[in-house]
Amino acid sequence: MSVPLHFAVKTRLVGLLEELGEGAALPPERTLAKEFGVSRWTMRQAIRELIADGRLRARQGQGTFVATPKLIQPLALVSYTEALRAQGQKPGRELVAFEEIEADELLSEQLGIAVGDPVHRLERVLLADGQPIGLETTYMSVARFPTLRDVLKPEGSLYRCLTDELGVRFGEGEELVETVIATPREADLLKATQSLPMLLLHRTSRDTDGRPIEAVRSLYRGDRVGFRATLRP
Amino acid sequence: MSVPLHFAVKTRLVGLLEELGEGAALPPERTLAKEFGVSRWTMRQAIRELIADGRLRARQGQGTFVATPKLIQPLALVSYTEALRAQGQKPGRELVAFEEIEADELLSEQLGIAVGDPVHRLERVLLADGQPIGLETTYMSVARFPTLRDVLKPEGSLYRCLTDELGVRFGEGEELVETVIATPREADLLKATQSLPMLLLHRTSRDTDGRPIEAVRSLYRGDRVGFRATLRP
DNA sequence: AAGTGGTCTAGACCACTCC
DNA sequence: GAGTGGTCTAGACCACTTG
Repeated sequence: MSVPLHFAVKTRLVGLLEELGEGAALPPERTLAKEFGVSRWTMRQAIRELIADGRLRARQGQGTFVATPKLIQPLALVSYTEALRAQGQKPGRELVAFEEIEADELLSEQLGIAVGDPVHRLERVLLADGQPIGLETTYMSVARFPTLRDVLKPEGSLYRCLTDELGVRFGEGEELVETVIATPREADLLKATQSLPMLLLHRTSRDTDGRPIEAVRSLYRGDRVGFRATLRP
Repeated sequence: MSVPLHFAVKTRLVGLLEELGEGAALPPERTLAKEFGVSRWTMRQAIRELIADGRLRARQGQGTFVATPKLIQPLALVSYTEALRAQGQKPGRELVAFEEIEADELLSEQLGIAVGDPVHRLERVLLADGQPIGLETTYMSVARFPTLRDVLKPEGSLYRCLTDELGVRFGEGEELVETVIATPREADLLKATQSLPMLLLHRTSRDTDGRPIEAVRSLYRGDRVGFRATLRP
């Protein structure tokens, strides 16, 4: 065999997906495996890849369904709320944690403070039309933003809060993008299948005076989200 | 069991990796599985995730090794050659195909030409220190760049050729980023493990007059490469 | 020839959802 | 309870690299 069997199965499945519409249910894995004459493992490998590609969605106890196309988010210093509305999606957030921690070496460098200084740690699940698409963890200096806990509504826009209430003016920022496999905790919070590739973004942003504002770690579901950047020469 | 067994194994393996240095060989899968008291499948699942995370590299017939950190490439309209040199890596390219095709609907729209018009299709493997890290497919209008085949050296920089020899001045561009699973053909060209997550970039760029220059599909090894973007408000 | 990772099978049990 | 996807086992054979 020249190509792996599970890839041939994947190719045949793509044809099946396109016949069925978006949202349609696939036959059960065991049935498909029998029909295709392969083991359940091989069938699952093919399905697993189609899930990672964003073509299928699996729900335990329910079945496997043809997925809707990925959302495209802007890679820019803009509000998540506005970006989602621009795509006709209803934005939402779920608070996971809002606590105070001590800066480690990396955070102290990113935020321009000393090791051990107090840091806000805000962890929220990002929702699009009620579906989790990302897990965002924001770190900000408590010394610089002492009133953050009082003025930020946990489900509200952090960017709007910073610009409107705290008078912050965003300057330049830097974003790193890579793929990783989510931990079980992260996959659970995102209601995503385990061991599937995610997009990990690391952002640091500064105000117009060059002072650090925030360090953000955002984990987005690789099967549901892509990003768009505008390039300048 | 609260977390999957393969995740507990993964966590223990991370500790082992850190004891061994970069480039060190791991014990064989079968040995590790026996030592950890798990099946080979479970061990492979853990190893597979560490490979996707860029922590391990597997070479068939040789063994599994602790990987070097990911390369960070700029997400900008800059030469691949210069970007790699800036990181102390030796850039290289391997020609896979350089042919003329007819524009389909998508290409005609991206390149501002009619469906069926001739299009250059240039497919090259991008190398860093001799290792494949990406597969780049560039589409350009033959009518606009009729001499491209004559002036471009297959292993040379396309950007340098365009700017220096053909007088092209790059204006704005747009880049889309997402994760996908490579096809077996793509994985082979990248000498990568099958079924591992990749970073897929789609770029369209225009000159300073707003005329389309190129449409590019770049598939980068998700285990070896990350990207950095500069954000402006 | 031996040893490595890569693919595949058959089958078991668990976790979850719906009836 | 029945049916679904999720995890895990034991074992087989293939493909590749090295001695």
